[in-house]
Amino acid sequence: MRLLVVQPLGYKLDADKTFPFPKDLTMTETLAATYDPHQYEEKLYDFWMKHKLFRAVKDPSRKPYTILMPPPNVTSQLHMGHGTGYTMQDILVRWKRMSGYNALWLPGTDHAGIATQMMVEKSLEAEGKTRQELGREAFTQRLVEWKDKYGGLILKQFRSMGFSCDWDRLAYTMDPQLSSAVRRIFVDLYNDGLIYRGERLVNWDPVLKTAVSDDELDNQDIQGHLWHLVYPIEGLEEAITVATTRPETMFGDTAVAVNPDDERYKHLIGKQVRLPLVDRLIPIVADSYVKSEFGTGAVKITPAHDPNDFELGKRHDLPRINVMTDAATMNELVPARFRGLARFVARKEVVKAFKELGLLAKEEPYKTTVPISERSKEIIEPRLSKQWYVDMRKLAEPAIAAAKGGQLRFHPDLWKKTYLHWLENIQDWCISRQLWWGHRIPIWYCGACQGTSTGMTDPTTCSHCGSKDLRQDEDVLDTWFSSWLWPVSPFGWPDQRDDLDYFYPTDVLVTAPEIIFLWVARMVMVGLKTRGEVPFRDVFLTPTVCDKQGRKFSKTLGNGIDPLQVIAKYGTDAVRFTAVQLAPIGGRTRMSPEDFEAGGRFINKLWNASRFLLGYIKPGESIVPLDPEATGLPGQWLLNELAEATDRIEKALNTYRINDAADHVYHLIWGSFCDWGLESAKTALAGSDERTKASTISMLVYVLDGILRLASPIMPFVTEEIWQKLPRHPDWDRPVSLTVAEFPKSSKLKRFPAAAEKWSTVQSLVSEIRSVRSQSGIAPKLPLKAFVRCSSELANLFDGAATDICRLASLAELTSGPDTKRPGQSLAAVGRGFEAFIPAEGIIDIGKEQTRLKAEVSRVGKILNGIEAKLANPNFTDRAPAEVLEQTRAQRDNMRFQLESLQKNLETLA
RNA sequence: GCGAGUAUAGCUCAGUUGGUUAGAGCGCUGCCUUCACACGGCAGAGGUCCUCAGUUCGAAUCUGAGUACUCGCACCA
Repeated sequence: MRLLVVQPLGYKLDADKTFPFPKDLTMTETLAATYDPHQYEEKLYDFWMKHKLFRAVKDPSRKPYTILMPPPNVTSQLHMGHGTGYTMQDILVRWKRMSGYNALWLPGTDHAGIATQMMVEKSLEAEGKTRQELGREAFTQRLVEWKDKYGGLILKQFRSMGFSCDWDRLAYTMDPQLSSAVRRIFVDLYNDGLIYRGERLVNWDPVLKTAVSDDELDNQDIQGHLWHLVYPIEGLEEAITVATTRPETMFGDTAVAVNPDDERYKHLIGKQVRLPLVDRLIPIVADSYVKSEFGTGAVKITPAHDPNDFELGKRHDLPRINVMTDAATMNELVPARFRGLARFVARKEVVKAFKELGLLAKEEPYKTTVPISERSKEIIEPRLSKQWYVDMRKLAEPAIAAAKGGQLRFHPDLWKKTYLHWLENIQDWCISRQLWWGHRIPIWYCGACQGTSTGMTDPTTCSHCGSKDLRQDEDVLDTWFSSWLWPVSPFGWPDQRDDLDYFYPTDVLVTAPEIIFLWVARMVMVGLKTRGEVPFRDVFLTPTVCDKQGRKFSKTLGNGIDPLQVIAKYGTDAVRFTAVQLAPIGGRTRMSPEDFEAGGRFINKLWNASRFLLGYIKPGESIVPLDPEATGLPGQWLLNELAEATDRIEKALNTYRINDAADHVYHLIWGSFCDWGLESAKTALAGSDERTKASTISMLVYVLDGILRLASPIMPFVTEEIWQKLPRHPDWDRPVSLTVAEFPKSSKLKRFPAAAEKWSTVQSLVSEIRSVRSQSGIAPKLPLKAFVRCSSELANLFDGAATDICRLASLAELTSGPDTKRPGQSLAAVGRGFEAFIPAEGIIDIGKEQTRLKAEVSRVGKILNGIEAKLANPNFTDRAPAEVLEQTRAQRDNMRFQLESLQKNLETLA
């Protein structure tokens, strides 16, 4: 038999002989009883890499499919949160690659300014050194060494996750090419007048001694106090009491404010207060910002230490007095007694001092919220300083329009609101950081005219006055100022356009919702600014992965799951499969390490099913062309299952419902292929009819091939290992690897609805018989006879499948027909359109069987009553659609049939 | 304070535009180990679909109110 067959899947499948495995992929000839993932995974990954299967180069004849990998921090380590999100991306990329796209998953890492610098500073601290002692150059050198040593560990972890990114394109935000992109966008925005330097209050991290943005803060509720401080009024025997949570800032007070309509204080407006401890006169001003009902209705105003006071101070032209150092200790502007104290120590001392002076009116507990620096976990101190800002309004406008106009879509859609809300209320972006790790701000200050210069090359003379007295800004740019270029910079922007023109815009961005502001929105802005087009059409937000208590994975809690640990235990495919199967479409999911065991068992199941099937094909042996007719009802049913599962999986992937896709793969393999497909096939495989046997093997190989293709994006290793062993033809244009083989298309698959329907009736007969046997406590293998009463049509079906039914239900003999009589003392199994009787005289407990039947009668009776009541209701029969009505009637008939049969059976037992 | 989300079996989650007897996996119970896999097979038990009210012939699904949890944003003298 040497037929060449074109399969309905659209790809070719056959074997005259076993195809020799690729020479560089040493395959074991037989499959071991238990799948040991570690034996194969590394070898398979090397094999893929060697054949450059993940490489994507510009090819105008093919459609690109591009996903940008969210660049992890170069020094970070993988946890299952990443694991899930990145696996989803890999599944999409692998699926599109198999579907004929030029698929690119672009990998890269981020230098993560603050995070990395903090780590290196900590390691210096352990040596008793500071970065200032070391100096900028030596410190930066340490950072580079640190990055070389610890950086990239996460990329190795990506490899063990099986991620199919194009490693030749690995990008790093500090690469010269990407750095020049940073310079370019800075210069362009500067020339557009969108970058400016301003003095205002910033979120100051006193540990890292840098400004941080609003988006890098966490809020923490703490139990604090509200202190009522008495400020004497100059020239009057009166005083005014202010309430504050931060007494230590009183040294910087430059006014007291009250509401203009507050009758209590109206007469004091314009008077002056003598500030205790510092003996300075400050005015009492009126401002509607002050709420009369809060505290005492009078507020101390400290423009240099509070954002609201800063704004109020601007309105009243108040001086700003900064009373703290960059480490948040009290500076030289405060009285000697307090100088050098840490702010919270100073707070206690100030309260003490007021008490001593008899000027503390009240101290009450008060719940308040303090901003915490995400990185150092230190409480932020608002600090007056000069920083560089990007004017975001103009950049935000097109980004808003893109989401509203549908060029940019969110999955799930609810995140669009979050995105729009932020953009519509956007604040200017503080982009300077007082760090040494990052892209240094390309600004030069002129010593002569104080002007600022910038440019793509370092200026040697001032662009305003021509002076050579130039000094570069000491600060670096916010990390996100390089990450927001991710859609363009790794493709060569601004110097090269080839790849950019081909791959831009990308297809989908898959990332965590918490960086919608920090990253996603900004990429959209930069994409629109540089290319006039959104950088990606779809944004898919991954679920937040939590532990079983519902707490987010975090380093400090140590509750994260390390993917490498679960991989070591269950294998990569198991981890990938479980991770995406457990991940819901929106929101959050709870995971524990034990959850991955189920994945491991699933992988093993697939392995063993394949091992069983391949045991019927000797190496070098041929298989016959697929002939659905010859495989009978079970074969056509299975082929139909494959087609329907393919359809479901296709739909799930198209709508980013990756968890559903995983679920459908699971049920196809376990439920359809193993539990019914292989079990039914055993009849043919054990039979003596060589033709049927050969057809069955061919059908099973065909289905398994389809299964492996469908499952490959989710579990690439085990599927590849098995697929390489399937019989194929050496002369065919056949890809070297499953990862580049064609993904099944449901539109190309043949369906067998009539055969499938028939076979599922057989299945329900088998299930019913098993069920009554089991419930009656009859030994599972006791070969009993069965008599089935049904229409002659069904009898034909059952007769034809008698061998299968007997095998699957452990029967010795099956008789069926419309005139079948019920033997006395028999078990009854009732299904849709049939009654099966199993004579069981002497082996059943009559009483037990009666109880069982009574319970069944009662259960079915209740259902029937419900249906009949429904059908008796004219409102229902008049208004329900014909289809529903028909369905309900059919259901009633079926229930009536079952009830009658059960009752009769009960009678004969008695 | 504003906004959003979630609430279905012991646990983790499905449940498509309202319409069969509300499902799956894990866990649990019973039976079954020559014949791919005990990481297995077969059969079961288990649900006031958060509460109340409403719309409808019909509600897990739609509406309103409430409760609980989660997440944003703002305020915080």
